[in-house]
Amino acid sequence: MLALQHILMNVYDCMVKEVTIYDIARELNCSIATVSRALQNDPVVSAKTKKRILDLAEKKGYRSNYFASSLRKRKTHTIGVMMHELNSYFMVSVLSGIEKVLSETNYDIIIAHSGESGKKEVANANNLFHKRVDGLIASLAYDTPNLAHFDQFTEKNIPIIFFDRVEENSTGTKVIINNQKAGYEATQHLIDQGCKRIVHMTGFLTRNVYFYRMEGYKAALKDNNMKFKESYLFVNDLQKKACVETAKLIAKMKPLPDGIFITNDISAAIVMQTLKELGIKVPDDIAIVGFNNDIVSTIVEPKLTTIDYPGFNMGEVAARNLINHLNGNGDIKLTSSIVIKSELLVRGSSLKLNN
Amino acid sequence: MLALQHILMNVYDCMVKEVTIYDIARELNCSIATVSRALQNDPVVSAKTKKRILDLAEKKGYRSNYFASSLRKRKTHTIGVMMHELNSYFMVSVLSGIEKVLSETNYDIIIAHSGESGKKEVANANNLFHKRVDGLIASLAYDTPNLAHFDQFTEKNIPIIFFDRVEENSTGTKVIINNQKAGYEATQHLIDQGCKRIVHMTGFLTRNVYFYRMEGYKAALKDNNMKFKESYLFVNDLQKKACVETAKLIAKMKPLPDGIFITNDISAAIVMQTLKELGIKVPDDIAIVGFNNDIVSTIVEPKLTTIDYPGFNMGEVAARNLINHLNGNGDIKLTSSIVIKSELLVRGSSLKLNN
DNA sequence: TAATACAATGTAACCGTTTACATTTATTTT
DNA sequence: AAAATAAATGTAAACGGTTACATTGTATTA
Repeated sequence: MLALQHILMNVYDCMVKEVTIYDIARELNCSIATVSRALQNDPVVSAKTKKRILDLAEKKGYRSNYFASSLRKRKTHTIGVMMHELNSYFMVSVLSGIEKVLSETNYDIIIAHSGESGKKEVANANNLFHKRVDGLIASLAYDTPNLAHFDQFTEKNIPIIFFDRVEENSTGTKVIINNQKAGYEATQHLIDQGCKRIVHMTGFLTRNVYFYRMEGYKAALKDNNMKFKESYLFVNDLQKKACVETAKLIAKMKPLPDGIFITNDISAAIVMQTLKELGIKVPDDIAIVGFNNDIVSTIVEPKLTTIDYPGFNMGEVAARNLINHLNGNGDIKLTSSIVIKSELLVRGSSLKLNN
Repeated sequence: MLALQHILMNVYDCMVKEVTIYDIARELNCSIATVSRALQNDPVVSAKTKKRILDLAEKKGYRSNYFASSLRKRKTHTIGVMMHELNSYFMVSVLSGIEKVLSETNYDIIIAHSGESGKKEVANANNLFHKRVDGLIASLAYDTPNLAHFDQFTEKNIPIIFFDRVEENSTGTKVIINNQKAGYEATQHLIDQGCKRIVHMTGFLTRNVYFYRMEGYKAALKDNNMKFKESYLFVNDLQKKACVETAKLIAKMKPLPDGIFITNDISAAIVMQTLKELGIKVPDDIAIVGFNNDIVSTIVEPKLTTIDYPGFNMGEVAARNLINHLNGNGDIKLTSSIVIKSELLVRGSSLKLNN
């Protein structure tokens, strides 16, 4: 019986048991404090001792226990990233930018994605709070009604940076583009191409991005002495079904619109495809401008005119600001919003003149 | 001075200090053990006491300390999900399936994405190991050379389920489709449409999915007494640049191929677009079959014939199996691979006959 | 050489749970 | 009513680090 137990102990030892600083301290006849300090590269430990400890730790396959450390330090060195969607070129670019900065600074990252569901976003926020992230980078879901789920973070002084989909009256820093300007330019471009009846299809206006793009659309109309018509505004969830339905509605309008500004490339591609199936020529009958410079914008025929804005940079900027704040360099609270530049990319879908 | 300190303490108390089970125990004149048990809904605690504790915990805004709990229990109740890419409809579907199951079972989830970089995948694996996930669901990056970074998990008996991009000789359970069969069907379909010179464009053959799809392609050729030609095989990274280049090469081939089987819809869309720009008609000159049933497959003109396979189900199955294993129901080690069904969706890009 | 400063290491409390085991209290049995 | 049993609660030792403070050893200065 004793023999069996002994064998089991040995198996346990080599298979499951983690090496701790106690093991190293015992083997080296020093205190756990010295081991802990050596592993943190504390300059107070002599080079000789440090080497002995590091070598043995390496040899024994020591790994710091994240929980013990976080429990004691009350810091996790982890950033939570909340994304409203992952299935787009822009969002993945943002993520890459964030990842670049965080990996440079040795911060870990937890990605949470809401799939555009406000309910899920709340659950994710709670989970990240529970996991005690040191900071948060977030983009709001489509139907997030309020920011109450972020209050717990601000109460505990955990910094938050919002990007792209933000809330105007939030306390956190915001990294955004000038949506109003982008909407203006998109619309002005259509007007420059000779469009007289420009329809606007966009997402629910409670989200800043859609609201301001529409404001830009309206402003451009106004500056060109064109009247904004409610019947030219189509607000929906931008999903495939709604896009197809809206395209069918547009195709039936009399007189037929001659330009559409759609705030999402994938949606624009679907609308274009549907219109083409209905015998409408793009851009000759109707010119189209999208938004995002997604991969699809160059795959469809004709290629989509769109608004390009650098997701990678937005991610970088957001992460960099957060880390600076956490390191005590530069205070987030002083920076309300950072505007990243965007630009119109003219392609075939809107070129009536040069055709 | 004392007064100031007092004020500070109060501010500290209400703003930063977490409520612990000690606080609750003290206020209720019971032991922390009882509080801990009540919070875990341990049936050994009387209903009356439990209610008092739960009510006060609620009132004081108590939140369990994840680290203390994980440190003590040596369990995190968290699953790591490693994705080779997020920017595709299929991958996000898988993720949704996983999320559905894990949220039902109250497991948390950490998403890590490698962006097709094997190096990043290794870093992610190490990080998830460090974060001590209870289990792993993983799809391999494009250039992952070996599975050494997963050894640490198996050594510690942390279960792994691979999906889609798997390694044949790995110990973990695999959730896959029959890539050979899918490749066979895609090719057979082109042959049925009268194609005589079928080109195959695919990813590097070290990855199982591409290898077996090619095997299916070869098998279908063979069964139809057609000879496999090396010059008809194009292996690349499937990124935009390579797709455009390959399309140009194909357009110059003499005789011109009359069918292409491409193992990725986005790549297929790019190839199709490029061919069309070069004056080649799809499907009349060249028929095209893609893979994945991505959103783009219905946006392009003509719509892409493709292989559809249910990402959501794959995610569900992978997660369900992992959780069952963790709960001691059903042993992963007995299940080597689970094959999810896939099917050919015929659309315009390959229809030579019915045109 | 004694006094002082500084470098290196050690001691022990702490972070907030969980849980085996011990103890008290309430209920049932004889 | 005492003894036996069951239910509820308590005690204290983990889990594995971090760090303020104490102590020891070594080099510098007067």
